[in-house]
Amino acid sequence: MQTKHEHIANTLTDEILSGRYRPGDRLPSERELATRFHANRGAVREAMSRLSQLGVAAIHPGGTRVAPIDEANLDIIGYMLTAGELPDAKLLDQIFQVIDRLVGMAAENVVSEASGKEIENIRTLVQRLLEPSLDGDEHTAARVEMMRAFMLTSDNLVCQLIARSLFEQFAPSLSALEHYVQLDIAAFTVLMRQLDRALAVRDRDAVRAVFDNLAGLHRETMLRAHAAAARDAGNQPRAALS
Amino acid sequence: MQTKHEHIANTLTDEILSGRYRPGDRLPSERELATRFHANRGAVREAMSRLSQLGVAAIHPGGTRVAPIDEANLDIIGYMLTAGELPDAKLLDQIFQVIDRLVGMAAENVVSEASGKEIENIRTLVQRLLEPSLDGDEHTAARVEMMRAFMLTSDNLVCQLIARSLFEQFAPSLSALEHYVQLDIAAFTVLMRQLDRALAVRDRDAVRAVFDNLAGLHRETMLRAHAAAARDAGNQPRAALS
DNA sequence: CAGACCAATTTGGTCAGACCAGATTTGCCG
DNA sequence: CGGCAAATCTGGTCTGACCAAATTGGTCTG
Repeated sequence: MQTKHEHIANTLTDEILSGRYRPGDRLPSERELATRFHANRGAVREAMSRLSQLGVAAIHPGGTRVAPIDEANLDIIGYMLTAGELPDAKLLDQIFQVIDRLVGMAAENVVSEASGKEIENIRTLVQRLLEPSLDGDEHTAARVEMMRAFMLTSDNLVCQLIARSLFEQFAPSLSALEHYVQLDIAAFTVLMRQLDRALAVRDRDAVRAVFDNLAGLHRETMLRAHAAAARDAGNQPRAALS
Repeated sequence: MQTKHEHIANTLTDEILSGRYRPGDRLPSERELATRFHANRGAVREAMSRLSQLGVAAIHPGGTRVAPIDEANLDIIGYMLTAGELPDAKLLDQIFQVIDRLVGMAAENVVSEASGKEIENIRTLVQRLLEPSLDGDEHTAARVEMMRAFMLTSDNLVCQLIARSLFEQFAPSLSALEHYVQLDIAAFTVLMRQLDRALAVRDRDAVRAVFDNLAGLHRETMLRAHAAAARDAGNQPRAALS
């Protein structure tokens, strides 16, 4: 059970994201919301404070208004992902694009700056992905762990913050999607072999090439997911992002 | 003048970031904080709510604790940047690294997917950067506008959210830094010329090369800034990010 | 009739004091 | 010393109130 102000904040966020309140609209006053949610105004205020920090609402004395989506905080991604029963393949594709870039950057930094021991640790994780005994969920978890290791080793705080936030928000959707469309494990394995070799000799260009290809692999997977969702009668793909 | 709960939240955030409260420590109770800030507990609770969403504090019934920095929200970057009188060059370098990657990604997407009209609009911005009549601040503003245009045209919401957040937080520090160390305008101009040409013929690889070089240029600038700050007796570079 | 101006109302920001459920601490007892 | 129950503390919620700023509506003026 979530606390009352969390519930209010989540409900309002979902309503804003679903278009019930549109950007520029005035939100009901705190007193009205308190009545509607059978809550105290203090609880409503805490919820509004959350909306404000999420960036979906702008609070001014005299009235609160809904903010445009593209001025929101990174954290709305989680809400957008969980809005439908099946995550939006287009959004997931965009997340992968960003993550792949950032992990690629982290990996390049690791190759040129990390200690031998750190490289060894990461290679252990990469080699684990080559084991054929891993089942689907284990493989997904190992992939995430490998990417996370690059981020943490890279010594770029900004990169870490973004990646952690995105991972946290899309991890649930990811495993949900994995039962729907699978990554091409064969192609992935080839890339991991290349990655392991590139790490061993600290070949920065090779690392970059691997992550470029990985990004391509993810895009292709997401494209298939999008097509599969579109084909599925009951699960229509969610509306486009704009 | 900021509101009371904003002031409390900012003060506590600064104290946590400055190490007065360390990760894992218990924060004073809401009642104690209310006394300390001569505020009502409601105001303190709104401030605590902000800390929680910022990710610098974890609120549990029974007590609130300080969270590790790397579990925070992207928004702490702004606080870290304004903590000293001169922004931390190392952090600024990391921000540039991330932004350059993301803008590069956006630019590649633009080249392969945007309409002719959109490309034209961006080229106008790029060409503006070639005018020698721009003074320092105008040039900085034009650079930011150019990068922003790529992000907005790229149709990747995640990328937009991150970039907007980072731009917003580091823009003030950027202009402060510009009076301290200048970007190599000559080298930058060469890159913009290449970018303009690459956009004209939609050469994705060339665009990528330009942003790779731009990243290198930024790194070099930040390295100089770091060195300059270190040389400066009175303005010691802030502590490393651990 | 259009536009400037003022008053009533509404809205967010803050405050005081209170109660509850769960976590923490305390202290007693075996 | 270890274990268990009571006292205390903490966060979550509520009622009801006041202030300043913003919004709103109507009036007055040109």
